[in-house]
Amino acid sequence: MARCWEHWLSRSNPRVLHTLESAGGFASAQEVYQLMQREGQSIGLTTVYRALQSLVNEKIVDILRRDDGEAIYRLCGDSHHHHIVCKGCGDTVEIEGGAVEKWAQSLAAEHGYRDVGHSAEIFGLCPKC
Amino acid sequence: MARCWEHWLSRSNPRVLHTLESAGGFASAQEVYQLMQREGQSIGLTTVYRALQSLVNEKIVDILRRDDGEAIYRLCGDSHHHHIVCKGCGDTVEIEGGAVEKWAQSLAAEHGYRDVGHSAEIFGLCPKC
DNA sequence: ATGAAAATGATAATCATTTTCAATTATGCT
DNA sequence: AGCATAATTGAAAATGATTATCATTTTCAT
Repeated sequence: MARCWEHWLSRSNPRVLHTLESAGGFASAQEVYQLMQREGQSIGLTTVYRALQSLVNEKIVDILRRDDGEAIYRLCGDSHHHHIVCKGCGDTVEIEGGAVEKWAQSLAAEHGYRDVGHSAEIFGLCPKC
Repeated sequence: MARCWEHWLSRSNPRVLHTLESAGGFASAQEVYQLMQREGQSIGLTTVYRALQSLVNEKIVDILRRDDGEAIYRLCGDSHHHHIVCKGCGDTVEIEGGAVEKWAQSLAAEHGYRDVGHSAEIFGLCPKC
């Protein structure tokens, strides 16, 4: 299988991507940077940010936000899902969001929006709380 | 990132809440602060942050994140609706979210969650951008 | 009126992210 | 190879939102 990203802007992208993969496909820029440091790789924080940004532009990774606003990068291809979060104990259930995807797509199209993404979370009290 | 704020009630809450309302029920802390300044109200940025945080704790407003990670506060009102936000110019379209309400309700019930709420936003590029 | 407790806000600290820019490295051309 | 030039890198500084500190002011019960 030939990969279609042969001509990346940065030579560091493969290294950053590999680290993101080995982190479980889900990490912040700072975390990727620290992982690479610990592995003894020589790279600057700036370059990590740039590599992740270009991977986002290439649509190879998604960018999301933690609750505190820190950006986390996720390998595309990981199944897109949402969460039910308990207001009491913080417990989280992962759920599929097929319905929401369609909802977001159709409404965005209806209003002429392109390049669409969305966020959706459910909050409530879990059975235990 | 530790957070020390606990919940307390503030006399500024009503003023901040009113400003958030007049902003269309959707604004960042910095925006609320600037609005109040322009209106000639005397208030500190710190107090705006604290007031918004306590309103969140009181479940009077929701907290969401812009694409750039900035926190935006939304009135949890009876007129529950969602938004399509343009990543380019920040323009916002209000939409009804009937489908999402049902999605949230049924999924939460399925997992035994009670007292359910949700957040959902759509991001994209508007026709002009 | 008095004092304790709550609230305020200026200021400084924090932290992720971006910008700057000089130095290094790759690439292409003759 | 040798040289020019563009691309890449990363340390350091800048930026900007948010949070912590703390001295001061306000509220309120007595």
